Amino acid sequence: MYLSKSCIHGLRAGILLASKNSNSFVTIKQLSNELDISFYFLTKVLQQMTKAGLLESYKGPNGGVKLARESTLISFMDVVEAIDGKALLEDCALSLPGCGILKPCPMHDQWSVMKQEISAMLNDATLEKLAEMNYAVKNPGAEIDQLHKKSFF
Amino acid sequence: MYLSKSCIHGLRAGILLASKNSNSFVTIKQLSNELDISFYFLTKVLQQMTKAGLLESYKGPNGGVKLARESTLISFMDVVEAIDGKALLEDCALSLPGCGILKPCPMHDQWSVMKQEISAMLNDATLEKLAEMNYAVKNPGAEIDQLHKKSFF
DNA sequence: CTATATTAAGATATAATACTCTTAATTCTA
DNA sequence: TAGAATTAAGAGTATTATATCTTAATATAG
Repeated sequence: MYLSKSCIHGLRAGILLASKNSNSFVTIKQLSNELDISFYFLTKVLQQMTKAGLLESYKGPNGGVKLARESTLISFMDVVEAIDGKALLEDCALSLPGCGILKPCPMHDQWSVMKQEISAMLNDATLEKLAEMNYAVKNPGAEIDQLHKKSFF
Repeated sequence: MYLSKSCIHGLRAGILLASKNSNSFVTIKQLSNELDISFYFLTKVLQQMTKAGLLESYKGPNGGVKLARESTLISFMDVVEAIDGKALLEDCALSLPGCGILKPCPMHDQWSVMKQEISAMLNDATLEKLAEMNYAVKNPGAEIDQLHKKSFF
């Protein structure tokens, strides 16, 4: 499985918003500070999520972004689809276009099963649950593993 | 799951070599023609596989490349590791560095299980088996789906 | 109505990946 | 030994992904 950085950023922001559990707007500046992500880049990512209907945004003072619906109704999968597209779990196995039922690639069947399991997992993981798990969205890596510090989760 | 194009090219070449089931060298030119992959690019990819010990190469007339060991002893996973590195199945879940047993990310446990299943699948898929499945390594996509023609499998 | 806070959109810059070309090294054959 | 066949290695270009900056649009507050 491989998600783009944009996607990871979007997920982290989504989880953080869910954990705030507030109905008012949170500025992107605030989010980018807490997550230690470039404000500019995060802005772009959140714009995608807004266009996809996952977030609601508001300009001007007291503006910002917030979840467009309850955190129980937004899944990990929703975010992935909004940012990285549906190809990841629609395309065959190892993202081998041209593969299909007609002429399945060698791993088609096995992969189909796994794909379903993964989809189920990602659909089941709502932002609420993820926020509940209380994972330090804010930079656990720093404390644990100095080597792997590509930022994130 | 997401593999680089280099990796897909390498896999296709490996499967094709396995299907030829010959002990003599096959020129990269030949492989690139059959697979419809740029000769130059394929050369680079196969060089990586040679360095990783998956292929054996030989220069000069009657030279080329061949599998360095029996096709039963080279797995899909071997090729992926040689080209895309081990990160794919070593890193956590959704490639979130910083995640570990100490401070697992929200999907850590679930993903660990899936990761093992996927690893098992990829380890079990030897080039021999893949070649046996007789999948047209040579461009099935063209016949089936004109839209998806990014080359491949 | 003006100044300020904020997201949206577009333009630019940098980095990673994909792809191409050229030259060097090796080996065979005649 | 000369010439041809072939991979290896390095350099160059193209495309895509990541990241930054600037300007525009929208909203609030005073």
